[in-house]
Amino acid sequence: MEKKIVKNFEEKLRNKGYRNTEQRQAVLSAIIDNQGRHLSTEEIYDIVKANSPDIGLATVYRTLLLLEEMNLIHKVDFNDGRSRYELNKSNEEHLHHHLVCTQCGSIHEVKDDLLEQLEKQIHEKNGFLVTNHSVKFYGLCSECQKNNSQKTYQKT
Amino acid sequence: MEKKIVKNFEEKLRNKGYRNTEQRQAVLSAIIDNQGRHLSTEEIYDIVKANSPDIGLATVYRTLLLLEEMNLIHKVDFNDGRSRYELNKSNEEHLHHHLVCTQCGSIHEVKDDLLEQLEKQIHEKNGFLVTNHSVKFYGLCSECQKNNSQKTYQKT
DNA sequence: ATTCATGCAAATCGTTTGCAACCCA
DNA sequence: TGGGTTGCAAACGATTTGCATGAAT
Repeated sequence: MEKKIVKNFEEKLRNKGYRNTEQRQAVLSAIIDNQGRHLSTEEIYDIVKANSPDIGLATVYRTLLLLEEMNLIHKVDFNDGRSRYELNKSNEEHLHHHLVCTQCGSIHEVKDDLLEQLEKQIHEKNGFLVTNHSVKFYGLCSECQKNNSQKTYQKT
Repeated sequence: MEKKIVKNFEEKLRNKGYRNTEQRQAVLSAIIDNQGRHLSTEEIYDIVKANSPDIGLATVYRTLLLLEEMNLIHKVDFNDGRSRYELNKSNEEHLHHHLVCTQCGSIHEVKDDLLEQLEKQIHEKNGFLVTNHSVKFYGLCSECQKNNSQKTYQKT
């Protein structure tokens, strides 16, 4: 499936008259190889630099913009002051939300499709045509809940 | 109802040994007086400066952090590169989502409570305790949809 | 009087941009 | 060859911070 993404990328580059460079391939590969990790730009930069030490941070920024424009990735924001990116899945399975632990910062994903009907409602009632959504739940992961109850014991 | 918020604020300040200053009152008032406008820090600064020209931008930033810590406001992010803030409503009615138009940037609000059951499911299945959520729908507002179909005609 | 809060300016951090060198098509 | 692409460094914009002054308790 990763090869499909790469092919798609190369094709879209050609269509727009853009060039298929090593750096662009490397950035896309880094994201594909780390699915589910929600890498920040700097993290992607570090990964790519391991194999291509000469790449510049600006190139990574520019490539991410390009990949976003081509709908291959999208930005996710976890309020930590930096942009993170996620590979776009094929339409059928793109419905997942993020659980952000406000204590340890861990991110978990949940699959769900309750949102579809909600989006229909929104179109009917508000005339607003939904093309994308961002859903995040903040709270405590099970790990932190455990730790917290332990701490209560230790305090005595 | 605004007075309730202000009382609440003053009480929380005292509880924590913080001080009730003119600047803090002014920032909170600006937010209360502009509910639904999703003001950015700079916009709040400009509003407050109209009556208190000597206030510093840093004070506004610090006060917003304080108000957030006290759970009186929360941050909303519309991907425009700046933080915006919204007053926290009482628990019963805090469920509304944002419709962000990707063309004109307008923000509409939708009331909804479909999320409650979803949050229960999440707790049961994932052991994650949801305390807050952020839900945004991106797409085209009715206005822009209209304009777009007009443009199609004009192109001929 | 003490200690917290303020305003200002400088510092910081993520991101963008100008430009000369570079390299894919 | 020529125009998109790169790396570097400088520029940028939002936010934070250090510090001396000022004000609330």
